[in-house]
Amino acid sequence: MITNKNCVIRLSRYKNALYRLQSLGFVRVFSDNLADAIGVLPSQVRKDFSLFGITGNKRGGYNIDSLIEKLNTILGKDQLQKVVIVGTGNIGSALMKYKGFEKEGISIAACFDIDPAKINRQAKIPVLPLEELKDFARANQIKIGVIATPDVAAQSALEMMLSAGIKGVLNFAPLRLRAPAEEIVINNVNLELELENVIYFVNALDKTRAA
Amino acid sequence: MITNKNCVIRLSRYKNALYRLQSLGFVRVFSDNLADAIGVLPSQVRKDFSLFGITGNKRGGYNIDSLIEKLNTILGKDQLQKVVIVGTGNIGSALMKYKGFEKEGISIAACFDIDPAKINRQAKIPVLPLEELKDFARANQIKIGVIATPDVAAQSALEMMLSAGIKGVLNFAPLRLRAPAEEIVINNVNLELELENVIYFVNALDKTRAA
DNA sequence: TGGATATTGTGAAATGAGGAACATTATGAT
DNA sequence: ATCATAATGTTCCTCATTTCACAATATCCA
Ligand SMILES: NC(=O)c1ccc[n+]([C@@H]2O[C@H](COP(=O)([O-])OP(=O)(O)OC[C@H]3O[C@@H](n4cnc5c(N)ncnc54)[C@H](O)[C@@H]3O)[C@@H](O)[C@H]2O)c1
Ligand SMILES: NC(=O)c1ccc[n+]([C@@H]2O[C@H](COP(=O)([O-])OP(=O)(O)OC[C@H]3O[C@@H](n4cnc5c(N)ncnc54)[C@H](O)[C@@H]3O)[C@@H](O)[C@H]2O)c1
Repeated sequence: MITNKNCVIRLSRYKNALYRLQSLGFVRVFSDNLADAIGVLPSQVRKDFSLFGITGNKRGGYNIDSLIEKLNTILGKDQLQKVVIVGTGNIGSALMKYKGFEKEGISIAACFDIDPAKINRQAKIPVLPLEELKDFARANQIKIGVIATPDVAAQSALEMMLSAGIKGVLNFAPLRLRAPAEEIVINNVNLELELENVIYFVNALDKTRAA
Repeated sequence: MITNKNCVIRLSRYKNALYRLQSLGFVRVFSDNLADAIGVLPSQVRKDFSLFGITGNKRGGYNIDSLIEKLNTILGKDQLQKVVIVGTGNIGSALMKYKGFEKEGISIAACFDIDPAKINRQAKIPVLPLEELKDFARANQIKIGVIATPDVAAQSALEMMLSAGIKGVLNFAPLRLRAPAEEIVINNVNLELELENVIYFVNALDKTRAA
């Protein structure tokens, strides 16, 4: 199994580039084109495909339609992916309102919160009390969850997800969640860290230039 | 100059862990403790510090207060960092409303949008017309910007930022921005990709287990 | 005070990802 | 039909980052 996250992220980028090419009427694509599109070298593209057993035609490149299909299968996008969000605050509702997920085959099935004021069963994406997470996730076979609670609530949210059978989590809370790695995949997005990182490099470049 | 992004991100994580330890009343810390806290090996911690010229005491570990101070200086947090946000939609306003930046020394000075309905000069964090970005950023010496516009508007937002003297950008739009690397630092956050990545690993683990 | 020990700091080794190179082969032209 | 050529697929190499290992040394305790 491939464990290199960057490699998988590149697959997603190839896929996005391929959709653009497809919509422009292209039928075939070469490793050079994809490399340009996502900013890597052609050999990287071929190596990535090779790793996942994707082959093209020597001198003929890759057929865009079948390449998209293969990538989608690898990325698990051949079936609708249902997601739940725990924590319907700033980030949670930003995700909930985002239109872009639908066309990517990602469907937000429901949100959960402990704040009674947030509950709304009638909304297109319902906001339900946290207690209902387990039953809902099991009933709807949800495999993927998003944690968008305050940091102090994140670990307990994770544990509820674990017991609800959720297998993958995107976590926005700025702390390291503890869980058995064999049981659940955790991807962290820490926006403060990302900003801090930009700040560091801006300052560091400044200092370098000054010296 | 250190160009390793992961290394800088670890510095931020050490810093966060140190604040927690400090608030618990600890005075000294060992590389083991920090390693546990952020999930790396102790030798990694020592090497990271060594790279940035941070030294501790053999057998005595590191003094938490002075370590925090050194990390903050390295990370550019010894001075308030003013940030502007372009695009005041779902993500932009989630960031705007987030309380956590303030205590990290990050201040959102203003937001910008092309939608007249979004403009609000009276708010604590004002939302201004996009045309005012350049003057505002120059007048307030803003170095850091966030792009939270739709993808089609992101490149032009970046170019406005460039001409406004902004040196670092956190970009949420799912595309590759073009800019001279020596003039501006760009950090991309692509939430769709992050979710897709979780989905991939969940499926991949499933298949591995099945086989 | 002195010896035992825990912990740092760093040079060396291992790992792993990315890039270069090239042999292979499908395509198209003559 | 044959040849020239363009593009793949894979091997090998390079480089960066991580991990190991240990000598150096500050601290603690007897
Ligand atoms: N908003 C941002 O821009 C931003 C930036 C950086 C980090 N973050 C992190 O993202 C997370 C979410 O941030 P936010 O700004 O959306 O927070 P928020 O306070 O706006 O929303 C949190 C939501 O979680 C709910 N909640 C609290 N405890 C809960 C629990 N135990 N179970 C379920 N729901 C619970 C609250 O009722 C609230 O609706 C936080 O951990 C924050 O540190 C956010
Ligand atoms: N919201 C999410 O959860 C989410 C998830 C994945 C990716 N993204 C990406 O993040 C970006 C922002 O997403 P969003 O959901 O906040 O979008 P949004 O549509 O809610 O907000 C975009 C805002 O940008 C403003 N805008 C449009 N053109 C502009 C311009 N030229 N200059 C300044 N402002 C302009 C709009 O008026 C609007 O207020 C998008 O690129 C989106 O693809 C968002």
